Amino acid sequence: MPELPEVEVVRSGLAPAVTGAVVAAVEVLDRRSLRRHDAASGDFETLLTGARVEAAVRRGKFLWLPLSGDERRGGRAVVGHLGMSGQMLLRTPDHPGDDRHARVRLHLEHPEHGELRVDFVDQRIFGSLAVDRLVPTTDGETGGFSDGVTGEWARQLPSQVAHIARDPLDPAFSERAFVAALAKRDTGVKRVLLDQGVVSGIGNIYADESLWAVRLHGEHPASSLSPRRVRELLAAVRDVLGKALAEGGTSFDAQYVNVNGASGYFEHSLNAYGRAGKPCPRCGTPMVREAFMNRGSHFCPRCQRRR
DNA sequence: CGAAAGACCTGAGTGC
DNA sequence: TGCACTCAGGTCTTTC
Repeated sequence: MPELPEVEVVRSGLAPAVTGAVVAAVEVLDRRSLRRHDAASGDFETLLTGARVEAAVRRGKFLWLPLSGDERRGGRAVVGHLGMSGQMLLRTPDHPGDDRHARVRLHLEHPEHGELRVDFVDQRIFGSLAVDRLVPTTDGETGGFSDGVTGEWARQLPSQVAHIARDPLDPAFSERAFVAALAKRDTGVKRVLLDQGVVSGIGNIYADESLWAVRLHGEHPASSLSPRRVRELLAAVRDVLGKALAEGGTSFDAQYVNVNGASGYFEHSLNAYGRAGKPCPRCGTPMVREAFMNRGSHFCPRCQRRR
């Protein structure tokens, strides 16, 4: 459920608190949350303890904190993915540690803000944290979004994020490459929107919202769309993501929250997702939910014809 | 190589 | 009350 807007809310909340802080201690409460950490590169806690956080960067739904310190830590980052239910909660050191789903706790020491804690809380453990090495971007542009912070890590990204495409809000995102990618895909357009190797940051909610906005059925063959239609779709994606970000993201329950534990408001602005049986905001026809890739697709059977 | 299916997880909700 | 089942879903791995 955390898609680009929700992850960006977390990144922007984390950035001012953690940038410049030193990791004083690391507590791993559930090692399953380190699934994506390559133990061959070193122990997670050892690599992280003593390192200094240089920034908070995001590409699509991936979030990372470039590290500095001695030789072992420079050129690395702690990279996080929220999965379905992950949260990064900023807390004071004396906050009770009784969170049932707290998996990892980072104890930080900030030169100005003093001691603070980042709790990685994740009910379903689809999310993860890892210390990974940074690699240069292939196009020489910045690795991801980070409030315009510059430095040696600006044109780098974690090795495990290297195969993830840029997101539609990234200035270096290539519209031309996106049009070309859709043209050669032999599958439905929704599947391509969800393919993080083609365009990142979009999940089930914003895919359904974007397709509704341009009256496209998700099973419409991607390769049959004209370049003009693809650009319309991309504009809709950007519009939906931007509006959701402005409203602090979408949340249906307490699963998705910002670094202070608060929920966003975009749920009230949804036109398609989760609205099965309710009237289409455009034409009044009852919306439909269909099974799709072990989840649901929500659309208007009148506005969004299958081909 | 690309497309699709399966695995990974927990907890809320539903039907019997 | 309790048990079996379904649903939620992002990404990595496996299969074809």
